[in-house]
Amino acid sequence: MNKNFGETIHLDLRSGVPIYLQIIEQIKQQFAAGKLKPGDQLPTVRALALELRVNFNTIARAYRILDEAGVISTQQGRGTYILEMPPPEMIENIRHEAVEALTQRYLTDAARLGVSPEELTKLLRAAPTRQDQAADWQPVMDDNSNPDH
Amino acid sequence: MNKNFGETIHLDLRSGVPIYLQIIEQIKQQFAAGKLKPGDQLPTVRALALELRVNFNTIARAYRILDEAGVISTQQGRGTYILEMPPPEMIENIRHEAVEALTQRYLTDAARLGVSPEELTKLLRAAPTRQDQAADWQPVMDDNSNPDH
DNA sequence: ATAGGAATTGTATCATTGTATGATTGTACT
DNA sequence: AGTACAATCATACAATGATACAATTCCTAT
Repeated sequence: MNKNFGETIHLDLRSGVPIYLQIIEQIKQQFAAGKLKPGDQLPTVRALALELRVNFNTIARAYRILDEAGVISTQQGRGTYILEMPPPEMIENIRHEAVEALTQRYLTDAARLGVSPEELTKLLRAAPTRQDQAADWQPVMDDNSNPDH
Repeated sequence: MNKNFGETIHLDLRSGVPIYLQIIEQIKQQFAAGKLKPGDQLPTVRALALELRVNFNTIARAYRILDEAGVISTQQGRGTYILEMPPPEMIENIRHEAVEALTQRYLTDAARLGVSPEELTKLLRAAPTRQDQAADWQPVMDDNSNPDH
């Protein structure tokens, strides 16, 4: 099950952004980016809480909201899984949100470091483009493991 | 957590100096004197307010200002902690590396989402600038090091 | 194979923490 | 007195934490 999933979540306790929102955003991003696929099991609320050094209720809150948003399926006593058949129009939606959240966080993080948006655009152009590795993917709905029915 | 921290704060209500300023000064002094070390948890706003017999909003005000000054880190629902502050001569170094890492991660994440660097520059210009909140100095510390557990 | 209890999972509820906003108080200056 | 402003207080709220609970799975003794 995504052994060290926790390491892929990066919290900024000083950003002022609630922890549960940061978790929601990043899970959505990973889903939109294809790192999390339908059927994948997420860590238990307690396991992830332990890794992130946060109360497990905070994880549970993030999971509950993602569940209501139709991204994941939480099942008492069983675990939480990425939904098998997310509404197709939601995927593009989530993708947009993910990009926006990513940009927003990039901006605020950079601002905290004292870098202006203008400098950032320069940096972006200067930076070696790494599109090659991840460019094209399509949300694949394969049906292997099947948590819910 | 600094059991009787309140006893180390001495208020002079007749001095004409605002209470919140007296608290700020004394916390800064204790930090400079090494009595308060990075990672130390300060009393809650209510606990300290009780000890000092003042309104807890006054404590909150002092904490907020110390937070903006980069001395402490206040986290809703968690508590307030003395910040880890990087040595001044390292700041520039760290800052540079941090910005680069930030940019690199932004690019790869975005690429994973199927967004081209050209689009990103547009997004950056379009995005609502939130620089206001991120003030003047550069904390640059990672989160796991300080407050909790 | 199966009944039953332990272990593991998410849930519900309330306590504790800092935050936001506006009212009240006090002080200085006309 | 009246006005203006800063400091403090009161109240409601949002985020996180602690604890007890319910649903499911897993394992073991029979």
